[in-house]
Amino acid sequence: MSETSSKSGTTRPLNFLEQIISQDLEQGKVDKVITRFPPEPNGYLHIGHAKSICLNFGLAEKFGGACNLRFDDTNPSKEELEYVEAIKRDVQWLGYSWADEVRYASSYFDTFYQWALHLINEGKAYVCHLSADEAREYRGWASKPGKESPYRNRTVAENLAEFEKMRAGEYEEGACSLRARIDMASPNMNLRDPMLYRIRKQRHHQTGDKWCIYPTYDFAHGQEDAIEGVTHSICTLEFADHRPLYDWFIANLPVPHKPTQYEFARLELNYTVTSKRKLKLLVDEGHVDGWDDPRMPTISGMRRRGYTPASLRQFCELIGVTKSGSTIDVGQLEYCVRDDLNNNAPRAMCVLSPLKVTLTNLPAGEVQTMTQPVHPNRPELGERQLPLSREIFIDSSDYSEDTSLSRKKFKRLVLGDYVRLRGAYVIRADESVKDAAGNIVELKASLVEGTVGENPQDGIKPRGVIHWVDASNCVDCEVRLYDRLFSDAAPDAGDKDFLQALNPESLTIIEGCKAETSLVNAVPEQSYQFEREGYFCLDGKYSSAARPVFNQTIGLKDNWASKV
RNA sequence: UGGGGUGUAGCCAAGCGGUAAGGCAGCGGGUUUUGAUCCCGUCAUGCGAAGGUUCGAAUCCUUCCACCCCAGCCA
Repeated sequence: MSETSSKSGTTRPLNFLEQIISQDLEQGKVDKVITRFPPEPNGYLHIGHAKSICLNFGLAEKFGGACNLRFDDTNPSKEELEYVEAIKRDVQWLGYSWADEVRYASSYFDTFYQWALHLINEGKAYVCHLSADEAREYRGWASKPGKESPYRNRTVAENLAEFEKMRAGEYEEGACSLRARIDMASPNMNLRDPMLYRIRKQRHHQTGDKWCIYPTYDFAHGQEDAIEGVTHSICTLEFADHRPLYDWFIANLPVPHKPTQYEFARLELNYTVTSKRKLKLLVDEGHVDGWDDPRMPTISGMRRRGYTPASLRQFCELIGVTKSGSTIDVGQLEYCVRDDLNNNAPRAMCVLSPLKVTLTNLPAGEVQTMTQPVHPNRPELGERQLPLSREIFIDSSDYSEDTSLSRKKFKRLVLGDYVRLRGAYVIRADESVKDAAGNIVELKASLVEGTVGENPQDGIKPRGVIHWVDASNCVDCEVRLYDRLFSDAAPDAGDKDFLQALNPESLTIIEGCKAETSLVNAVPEQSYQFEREGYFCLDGKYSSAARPVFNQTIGLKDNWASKV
């Protein structure tokens, strides 16, 4: 296998992990690929995690293996049950199923404890009473070797006794820790007697008060992989320095299986931050409306915004998997949603800034019914009915008093000229009605007979096509437009304060919008294309039957605005 | 500075000694009852730089440069 095919029928070359795996399979190094997605439940998942999810679950899927969902819950002071529930929901929503039950690092705590005893008995771990500050000093500097802890050469019996006191809660947090006895002079800082266990007198969301000592990431992760039979343990680049330590534990512990760690470059997106810490700050300080604010790059935020699982998966497929640190242009993500939504979203019309138009040659009380396909390129999706009567709404930006505007520059309505109402008649603007302040409050127009589904006779050429809704048969709604959350392409580069880069105009709420009646059936996560406006879906949080609220997922691509 | 990692177009990314895939963005044009979609065309004498090996180098060797990561009792 040297390339792989996707749903669209195109093929792409295998990425470096796929190459490794297919080689391992061919050479019989592994029989079945086991991967895992190992989030810490200390926040909501974001687009960066989506890349990891697609990678790990995708690899298992592609090679006929399995992928575990495993919570790396080794630090009770940052983790919460709310997060584990949200994470499960997000993974499922993306369309992946984990093998068997959800796993928890915490369910292996007994084994880790036994393994800690094993290392102590082998003379490879010791209880160290250096304070955090002292430990830092002893650790040395990059180019300066560390010093050995004065507790490093305690006897096995003494270490066993001290570790038991740690476990029994006889020491306060920070009083001591269990450390591996490796090499204080190693050029790799991770090998300078790394910590294995620390004291945390806190309740754990899974194990309750059973433990007051908790293993560190390093002393847990590889062993979790070993217990679960993970063959390819895939993590991000910053863990590459930990690999020698990962391997050291696997080599020095009686593990049932030997996993291998591989690293890939995490996803970075311009104009956004992907750091759970920073996203949590946005939530905690109220800069956004929760983890699922539609402007957030969280999976739940994007879901509420109208992104689809397919679009996120396509995005992850498109960006590739490598070891070179890269920042992807958000435009790439936007392309993926547009592509999916363009192909699949039913069309509808919604007028965001209503201007009343009276069709003077249509008798009051007469209601005609226009028929439009649900999707212009997919007749199998059926049709929808659009009532049309004497009074309709068009968008105020689709009419201009400036009659000197050329047909090429302004393909909309001007006095005396023609435009087509999408899916209905060609009309001509005859007269505008203004209030005392000079604002246009109404337009009088006339429709051209015989132009439904037909081009006008007598050489009339409409300037363009505009959307509309019937004034007496429509739904009042609110529309929320979004712009990027940050106006700086690299909001958190260097030592920048990312909060300073927050875009004050990232949310625009438009009330008094008029939508076609088919939209009363809208439900959250069902996307529509509001023709000529963009893609929208019902907001699950603020909508009510009396007042639907639609979130703009993304606008239509607009090649025109930049050229005029 | 010690260690680890990475440099191919504006952004991603193939390439694995035989003469620079593909996608996004951009640009030009065509179709169109959505200024959308769709379609066609265009877009690196160049692969971080300089030397070297070779008939032939993005691929091999040497030196140099730039950027990222590590010095939490976070993961």
